[in-house]
Amino acid sequence: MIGERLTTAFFARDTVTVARELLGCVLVHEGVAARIVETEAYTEDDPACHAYGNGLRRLQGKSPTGRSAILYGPPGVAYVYLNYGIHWLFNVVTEPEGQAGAVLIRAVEPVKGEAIINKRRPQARPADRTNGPGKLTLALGINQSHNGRFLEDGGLYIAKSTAKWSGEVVTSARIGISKAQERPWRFFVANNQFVSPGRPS
DNA sequence: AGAATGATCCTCT
DNA sequence: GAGGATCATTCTC
Repeated sequence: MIGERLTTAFFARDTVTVARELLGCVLVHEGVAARIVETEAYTEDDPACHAYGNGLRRLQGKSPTGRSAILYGPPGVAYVYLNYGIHWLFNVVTEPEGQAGAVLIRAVEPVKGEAIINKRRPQARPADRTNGPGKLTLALGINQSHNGRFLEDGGLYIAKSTAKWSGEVVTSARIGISKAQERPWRFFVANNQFVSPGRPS
């Protein structure tokens, strides 16, 4: 089930390509493993991306600042940030170092450690435990302490799946953003109950 | 220094 | 379907 761990080289590529290829891979942390079924791509020239402002700064010869500076660093590190003051959202930094980009993990399907997930989200129905970006971080125990950590050699990582897996990949606009809504950079597995219920506006 | 903003989720109606 | 929770970052004065 849990196969070879993805290395930094996997993430040091085009963000949209990484977002698509992450579907079907397995996110692992502390005895819990879950198959990725929904992702979104964010790039430096994308107004919806946190690094967009830093992209403008860089054109003036200044170095990136703030929380999104990490998006310019080496690929394959976790970018975890607090959203709406409530939820931790988990991303993976992409593109070669010096170029910004990230893939948001929006939904996963538990394959191992479901008892732990059940303990962390006791009141939620099984299908509602990991079908959203804020829910999966809670279910897997991902938080601010993972921000900036390398997935290649850390306790939190993504692995290839050894199980036969054939899902139809569907594309749509991204969820919950107000800018660049025309970019079809959300990828998810068709007819999977763990995909988030959100729909592009 | 103060205000606005958001890659969401849960609890009602 | 609507609204509140809650806070780091970013924008505006």
